[in-house]
Amino acid sequence: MRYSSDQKLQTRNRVLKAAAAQIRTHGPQGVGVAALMQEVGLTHGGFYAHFASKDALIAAAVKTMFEDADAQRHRAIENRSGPAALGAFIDSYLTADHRDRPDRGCPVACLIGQSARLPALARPAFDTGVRGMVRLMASYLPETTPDPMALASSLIAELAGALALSRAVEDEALSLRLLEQSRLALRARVGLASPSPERPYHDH
Amino acid sequence: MRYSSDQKLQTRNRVLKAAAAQIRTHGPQGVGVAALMQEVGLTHGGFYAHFASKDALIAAAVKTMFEDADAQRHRAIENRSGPAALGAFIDSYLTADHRDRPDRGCPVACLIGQSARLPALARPAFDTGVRGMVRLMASYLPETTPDPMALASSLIAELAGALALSRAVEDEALSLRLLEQSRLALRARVGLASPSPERPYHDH
DNA sequence: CAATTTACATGACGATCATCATATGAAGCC
DNA sequence: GGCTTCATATGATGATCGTCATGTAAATTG
Repeated sequence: MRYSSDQKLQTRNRVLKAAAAQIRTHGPQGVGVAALMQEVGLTHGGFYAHFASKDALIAAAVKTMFEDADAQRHRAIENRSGPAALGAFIDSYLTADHRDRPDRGCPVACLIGQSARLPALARPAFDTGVRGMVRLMASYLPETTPDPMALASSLIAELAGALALSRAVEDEALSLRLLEQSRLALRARVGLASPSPERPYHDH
Repeated sequence: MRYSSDQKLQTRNRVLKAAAAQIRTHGPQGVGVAALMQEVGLTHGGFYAHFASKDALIAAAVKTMFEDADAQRHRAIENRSGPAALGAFIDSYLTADHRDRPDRGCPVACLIGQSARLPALARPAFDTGVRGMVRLMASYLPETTPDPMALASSLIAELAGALALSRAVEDEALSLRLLEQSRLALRARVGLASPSPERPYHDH
């Protein structure tokens, strides 16, 4: 059949969106072309009209993940500035809600530990995304910070590490403790003494 | 043929050792029974004489990983005590050497981000391992620390997060920066102001 | 209205995988 | 010295996977 002019692009975007979700929950190896297409309501045959290979899909999906994450970060920060913005971001990041919804969560926390599994095509997109996140956090650090990029990358290691670790452990109490204690530690590290109540990472 | 009395146990241990290495480099999904047995010099057939299933193997392998890691941690700490012990551990952990040899490295850093991929059988072993690592680090914190377990779990999130992240990025300069800046930040967080030179994680 | 285009479907390929049934063959036991 | 035992080998099973060749049908174009 013939379709509306931008039908193909829309389908491609739906596949991309579904892939970005599935990769974050099941890992790059965990997504199958057939299952992915079925989720979009299609069959596996048309896939290669949109992507050259599964690896190319993953590379494109990683890129869209980081674009979405960037938008989410700005929504969490709202119109705050300085350390207050950082605090809002930290509080929204280290929550049980974010932990339980990796499919729309931070790609850094999801793809950490997929080092060897990420296809070579997707690596540059990941690097770019990490760099962008470091820059964003550095820009909100107190102006007195001697080396903002240095502190920012250390903060991101703990942020993503704590979230990924809270997902990996089975015991709910241990998981919550990991989240909460890194949240408090991170707030203190950026100069925010008193904790504020948790806010969900996603607001939709 | 008939074999020496403990032949089967020795073979089982060799399979376990090889599995522990392969799981850390390629993830639980990345190891195949046939390839694993071939590495030990056997064929795939005998596998089920040693393990009930691949999942059972992974569970057992995770357990041995943490046992090895515990021994390595004590070797890195040597006979130091207090924050000096922590500093030695941090310095040995966040090195390019440790980054490049996940097969004999910290299981927490390797299995972070495998949350959904780890078979249910292996989850308890992982939790136990994480708890053990938290306890160990807490025991070396300065006595003035108000909540040693809280700080320890925050430190481990950054330790494992920084190492995993340094493995996931492609750019060597970015990777080294992530390691070094978390190393300095962690040393400062446990009260060690001046950095000491890196020491390799493995000493064999 | 007929021809062409094209997004997607059907179906098949070879490869890889976990698992298991069965064979092998040598060492210990009688 | 033949019989039994048992650690490992051979080979097959069905399932799943990425990839691609080919078919189909409808909307645009003339």
